[in-house]
Amino acid sequence: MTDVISTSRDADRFWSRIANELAQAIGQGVYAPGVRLPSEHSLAQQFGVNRHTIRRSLASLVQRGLVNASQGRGTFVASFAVELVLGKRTRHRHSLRHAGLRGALQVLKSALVEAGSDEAKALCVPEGSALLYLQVLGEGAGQPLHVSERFFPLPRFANLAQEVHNTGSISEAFARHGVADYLRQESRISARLPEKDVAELLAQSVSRPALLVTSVNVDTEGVPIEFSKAWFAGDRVTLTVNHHDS
Amino acid sequence: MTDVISTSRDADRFWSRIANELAQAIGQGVYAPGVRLPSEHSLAQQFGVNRHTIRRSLASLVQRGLVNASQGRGTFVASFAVELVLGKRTRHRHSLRHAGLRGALQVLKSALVEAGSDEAKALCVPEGSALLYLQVLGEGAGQPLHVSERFFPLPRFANLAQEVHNTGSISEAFARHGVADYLRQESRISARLPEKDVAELLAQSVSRPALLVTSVNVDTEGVPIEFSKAWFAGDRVTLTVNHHDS
DNA sequence: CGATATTTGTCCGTATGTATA
DNA sequence: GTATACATACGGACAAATATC
Repeated sequence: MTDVISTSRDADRFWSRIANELAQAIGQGVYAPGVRLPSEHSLAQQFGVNRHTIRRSLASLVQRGLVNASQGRGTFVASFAVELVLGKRTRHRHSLRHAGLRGALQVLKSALVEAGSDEAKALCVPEGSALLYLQVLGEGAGQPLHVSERFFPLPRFANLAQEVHNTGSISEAFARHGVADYLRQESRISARLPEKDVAELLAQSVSRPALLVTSVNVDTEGVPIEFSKAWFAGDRVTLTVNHHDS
Repeated sequence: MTDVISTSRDADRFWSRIANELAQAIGQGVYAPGVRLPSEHSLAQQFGVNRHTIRRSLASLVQRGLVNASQGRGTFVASFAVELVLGKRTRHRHSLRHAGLRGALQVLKSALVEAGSDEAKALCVPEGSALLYLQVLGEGAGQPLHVSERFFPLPRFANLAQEVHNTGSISEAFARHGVADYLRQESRISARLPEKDVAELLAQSVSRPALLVTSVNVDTEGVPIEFSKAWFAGDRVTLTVNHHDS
């Protein structure tokens, strides 16, 4: 007898079936964003399978970005999406305001470094030149949106770190250094999976894509004033490139 | 005695160590692109661990896009990276030529469709208007680089599909429809994990990031002539946005 | 074509380590 | 310190897809 094997053909594998069932439950809000899922042990009992089978299902959900697992704490449901504008005059604040959000920049690290080949080329300075290095976290809607490494030529922007810290804004800090206006020269965009450290700062899984944007800002004279490598949380951010510009 | 636990602190976990070792071997060409890795059983013996530990390592490599596993056949090493320019005047051919590559467009599907809300808004036509729909695959270096869905307003570009097919170029097809020049208005870029069908067309894993670029092209009069959603293979493509433009 | 071996995929069971509450 | 929960690793068994003879 060609018996009914499964009501729908989504039976597939146990772990896959369970993953889909959990994903659906999450989608329907049975498990809301931020909520802890039942423990692996408990899920294993619920579904009547081995704990490893549940682990396989959860691994799939982590990979799909639906949940984040944290050793010793539990497995939690994830979230969101924000649109940022990338143009000649990109300002973090303005982008966010445009998206109806408030946000600020936070200086995570500040240091004096020597220019490597990439930085030197971008900023048009000799290799080994002294640069100001900032690691900056950008937030919006209470969530990290991007984390960036920024390099500034040094005699000129010696006190920038403090200003960024005080004002929570790069453009404002520039303004206080006499740079009232500046332009973005070029942006290189790629989709990458973030390293663990970046992923943690972005509060996203290492298996979720991020946008890596490297860019150079120049002052109105065309002199490079900043080279940056910024990681954007792919799940929460869409970049919009304005070609005719504003 | 505080004995030496490991020569370097990269010991981490076995599976991670093994994964990195294999990744390095792949990077050094010990295992060249396309080559089959030793079987899990064999690797387990080589590294003196359980097969499941090797499987965990290989899962990591698959996830990182370094290898592809195929049931019954084996696990094979993967490949590449190309840079494409995104500007006011984006032309697939020119981008590739810039990257030192030759490539052509291939029309996968062609159909008449009604404008959905997105397409209608982008092309400034009423919803339900007749549009030409093309699914196009872009290749370079013998590999798929992007796959796109493109919508064209219809009375105007009735014969475009044939022209694209003949010339292997959108811009050339436009030219033959009397559009000698056109501009890109805006591009929205996000990092996404591709669906299975897109991933297959791009010949990449569903767990590897892709760049989704939606954009509108307008003719010199500012009339929208094309709305497109293009998926770029994240592992092989970097987009460069030229803000001052050429 | 069929039979068999190989190779990856799934699942169960157990034990131990490690981070957190 | 204790309990909980996730992480790693080992072991075995069988299924499914493929390759080979």
